Amino acid sequence: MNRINLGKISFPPDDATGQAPHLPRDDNVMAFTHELGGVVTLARWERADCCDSIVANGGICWVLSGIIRKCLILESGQRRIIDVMMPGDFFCLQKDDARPFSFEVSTNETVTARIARREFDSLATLQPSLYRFFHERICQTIFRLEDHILVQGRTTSTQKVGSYLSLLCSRLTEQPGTAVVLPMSRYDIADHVGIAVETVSRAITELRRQGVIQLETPRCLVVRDAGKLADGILSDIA
Amino acid sequence: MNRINLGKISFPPDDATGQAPHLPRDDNVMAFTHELGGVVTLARWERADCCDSIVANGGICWVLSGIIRKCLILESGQRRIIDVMMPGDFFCLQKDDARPFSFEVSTNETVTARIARREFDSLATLQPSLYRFFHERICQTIFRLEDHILVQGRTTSTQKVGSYLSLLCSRLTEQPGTAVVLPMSRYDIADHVGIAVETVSRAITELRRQGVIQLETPRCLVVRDAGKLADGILSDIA
DNA sequence: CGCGGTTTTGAATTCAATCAATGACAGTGG
DNA sequence: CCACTGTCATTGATTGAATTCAAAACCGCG
Repeated sequence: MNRINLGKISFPPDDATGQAPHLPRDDNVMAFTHELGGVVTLARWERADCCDSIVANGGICWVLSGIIRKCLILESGQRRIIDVMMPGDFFCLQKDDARPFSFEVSTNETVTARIARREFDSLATLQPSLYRFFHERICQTIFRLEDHILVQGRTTSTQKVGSYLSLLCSRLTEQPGTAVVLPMSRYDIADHVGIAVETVSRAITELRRQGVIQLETPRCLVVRDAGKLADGILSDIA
Repeated sequence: MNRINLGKISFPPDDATGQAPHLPRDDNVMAFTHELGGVVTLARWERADCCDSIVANGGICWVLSGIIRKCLILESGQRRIIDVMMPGDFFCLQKDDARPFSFEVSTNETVTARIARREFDSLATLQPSLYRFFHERICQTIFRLEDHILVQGRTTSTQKVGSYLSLLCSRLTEQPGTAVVLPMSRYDIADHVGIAVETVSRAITELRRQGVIQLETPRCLVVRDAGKLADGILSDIA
């Protein structure tokens, strides 16, 4: 992880790469990052990188581009994915955290930002709008986790996968009905939702059979019936 | 919901009531509440109250005593419990929230505090330590939700119930090995963990049979083997 | 005492995990 | 260029587990 001054990072163009999914750019977070200035530590990662090092000293982290997942490896050896962070998403770190979390990079051209708690506090004391923005983003993190608790609480596996894909797609694109490139494998979905890989695959097949979704390739899906996909979890996402 | 000035609320003595479980008192949160002064709206509730009204205008809420659960009633009619809040726990509210959450009071003598976002910001701008404390508590909320995602992600129902009880007990008492009065029914546990009531009951019976826990009454349990109960979810809770 | 709600247990069914195998695909090295 | 290898995705058959349906035991309370 190398420290880079702000402005020295060149972000990949939105429409390029094909491989990396199209993610909505969050201008507010960019502004926030610039506001904090040179005290922010940026880091660039590639797919499958393990970016545990950002946790080393605690602090406040957020994603500027790409996708990162927060994982826990259980004693049994199986991996659980706790959260998937996309541009604009914050994740708070505590060096005295009870759990040995690990962080995996899911897409190329991933850029994270980090600031020590002490540094942030001294800046934000002078400029309380930083606190307010941070609060807002932290609440988004809470909503994300609450959503996921609802997903995992569904009864059937098809409902779990459906509502999961529904939330994922609504985060990946602003225009419903567009093709979405899934930034994760079936294994990742399984480890996030808490079911077996084969069950994920069967659920996706079932949803496709029902015409709820449509698959261009295994990784590229189009939501045909957002209501049925969400199935009562969401109330307003079109 | 009636507005009460700070200091006018008399909290139940720690050792009384028998019915209400013994909850660790959080002095920091009390100090925080006093610091904010008269702008805080307190409310006292009884068991089975529906305190949706606190959500009416958004803002920041926290629990001073008792237990409150955050629920969502699905279209199918089934209730999902998203979170269980105890003294010192915060829950952020947004009036433009997409979901029709509801809040249920779980114990008598429950007291909540609420402050409008605008009011809090103007106070905290003058006194940034309020922001810092609030951040710390919000992070606790995130940890709580992450913990629960791990609980729901366990494979077998016995693991789910075991790790859930483990977390619950560690929040309800500071001394491990003590008898704990569960502040919720089997139905509540089922709706929180996402399994059927009968399965919860069977899991508890199984844990008792293994000697991992011991039941004085159906609602009062003693953890005999905390390690086996947590089963790899926790790393440090004794 | 009877009543409503809670907890527990039992039996049958349904569903997901597991085991096993195949196909699709990208990358590698001959 | 093609076989080889590893990963990912899908499907089938079987086993195991949880839900469902049903009922009994228990408890606090009027």
